[in-house]
Amino acid sequence: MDVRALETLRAVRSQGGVTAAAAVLHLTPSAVSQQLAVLSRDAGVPLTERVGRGLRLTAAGDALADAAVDVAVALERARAACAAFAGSPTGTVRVSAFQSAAWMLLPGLLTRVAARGGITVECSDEDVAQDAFPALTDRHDVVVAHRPAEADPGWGGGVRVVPLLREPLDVAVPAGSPLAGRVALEPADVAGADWIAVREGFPVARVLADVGVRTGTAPRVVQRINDFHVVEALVAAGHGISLLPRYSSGGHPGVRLVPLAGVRAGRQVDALVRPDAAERRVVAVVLEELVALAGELRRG
Amino acid sequence: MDVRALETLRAVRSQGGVTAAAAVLHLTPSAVSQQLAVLSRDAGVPLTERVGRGLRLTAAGDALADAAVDVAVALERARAACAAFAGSPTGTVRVSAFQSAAWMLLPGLLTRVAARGGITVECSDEDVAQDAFPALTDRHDVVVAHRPAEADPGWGGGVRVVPLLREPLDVAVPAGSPLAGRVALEPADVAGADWIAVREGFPVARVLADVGVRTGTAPRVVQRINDFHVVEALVAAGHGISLLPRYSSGGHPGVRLVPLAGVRAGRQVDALVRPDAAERRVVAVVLEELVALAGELRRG
DNA sequence: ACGTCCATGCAGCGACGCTACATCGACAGC
DNA sequence: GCTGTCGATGTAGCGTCGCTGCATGGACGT
Repeated sequence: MDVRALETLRAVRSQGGVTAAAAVLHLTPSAVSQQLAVLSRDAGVPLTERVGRGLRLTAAGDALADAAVDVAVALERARAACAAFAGSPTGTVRVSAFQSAAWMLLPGLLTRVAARGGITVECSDEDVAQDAFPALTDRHDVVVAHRPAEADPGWGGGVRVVPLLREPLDVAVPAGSPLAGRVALEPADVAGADWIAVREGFPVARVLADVGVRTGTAPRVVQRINDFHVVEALVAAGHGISLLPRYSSGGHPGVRLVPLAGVRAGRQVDALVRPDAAERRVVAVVLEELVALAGELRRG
Repeated sequence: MDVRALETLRAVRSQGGVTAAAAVLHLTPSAVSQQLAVLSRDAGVPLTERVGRGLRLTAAGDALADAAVDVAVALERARAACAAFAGSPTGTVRVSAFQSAAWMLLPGLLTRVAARGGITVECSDEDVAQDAFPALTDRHDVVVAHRPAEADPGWGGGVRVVPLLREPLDVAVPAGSPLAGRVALEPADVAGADWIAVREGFPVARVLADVGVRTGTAPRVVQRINDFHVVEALVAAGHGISLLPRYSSGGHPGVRLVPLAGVRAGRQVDALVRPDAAERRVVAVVLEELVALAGELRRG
């Protein structure tokens, strides 16, 4: 029973297919398929079953994939066991963040980590639909993800979750607008407005819908834009108003952020790590710095 | 970091050398040496150091070997995870026992296990010095071992211990001897006798020495024989008396077993299993039967 | 019905790990 | 002292295992 094959099985589950798993493992689909065949042969039970043109894990496959995580964790602990004798943690950590978190956190993270020395952080920005965040942990050691702060089931898929900060969502209005001078806005104030929202399925989309429920009228979404800097430019130009996170936006001079009263609107920013990656000392160090940095932002 | 290399490291520790480890792993010493070299290269620290013409593990190597056990356990759990879907436990279990336990337990164990069906038990009898019992778990799944019941440090070396039974040690005397009629013997009764003991370093050797301490005179050992059936023959022929376990000896018509009063003399019979082997369902089943059988013997 | 996508079989090649043998150092015996 | 033995470690050569590349077959959408 090969550990590489177990890792492959785990990847097939989290990526949802042979081809996708092959991509994150830097292999061809054929190799993945062969590994699965060998694995299920010496497991004695079929681990996958065809469904449509793809496949999914059987109950046995699912159980084995769960066990595979424990194997990976044990192996990583083994590495850590002698890394402890090798001196201070060193290596490279791959960090991914969605755009606004990248803007807010990555510069500070890089300077903080650089101060410790010996650790390389490879950053990248990936913004995906909410369901897809856990699967990113196959490509990155730390994935900064976000979700609605209220009434959210959280992250599935066996990832370790480290909360970073809860960020209120404010209403972004043009600086010249009559709403710009208010200290707070009620849902009724913005009931009939034109909205600029994020694309469907993306984390904060549901928050705007929830606000709509309070006023009784569904918000009229005129644009769907994911990049908050673009949204700010649109708001400043009077093309609509938007819900924007308080800490990671608001740089545009033509935009004012006004708190929304009467509704708890916020997004939760979390760091997601695979359990085995979490065992790596370097990863733990980077996570530590990330948490500390988020704490500073919340207070400052 | 290869799991086979980790397993090899563990074997080198428990066997105390490259050559011995190679033997239990069915490899050449060269292969073992190469695996260690690769392992310590990508661990970044030396895992072994030469001492005399052999070697021993460094602190890092020891830590890594500990971690290797957890890896093996996790892997075995993975196997068990899908074996649960494959139906009732099947396979072969290698059981080793020292001679008297083999005589006492193995026949019953084989019939009990055969009654369940599907499980093959490969028996062998190995009687070694007390220190050497844990290392036997590298060659066998279940090792039935014994040690003095009182004042014994127990088994080292990271094996899982399952107690089977505590067996009193009685004094074996010739049937014609004046001592044969007694219901119990005091240490003073046998102070000046000629003794037939086991070889030095073997588990029950220390018990006889302890009895000597009570009488103030060291027992005079005239023969050292490990096989209890041979001992009985010698006792029956009048060549000396001996301390023999109550349940697993006494078949010889010319020998009487008389309890020893005033001293707690006994041996503890344990089953030793490697933590990873203990995860195998078949092994667990065989152990279960072994424990049940030992319980019957104690009561019956 | 056709094109596309996805998983899977098969041939061929490369790489890795093993065996066999030689070497070197350490201990015991004469 | 030297010699013989044992134990660990390098080196050459070979076998095997797993990967790539390509072809096949089934499933969905147009």
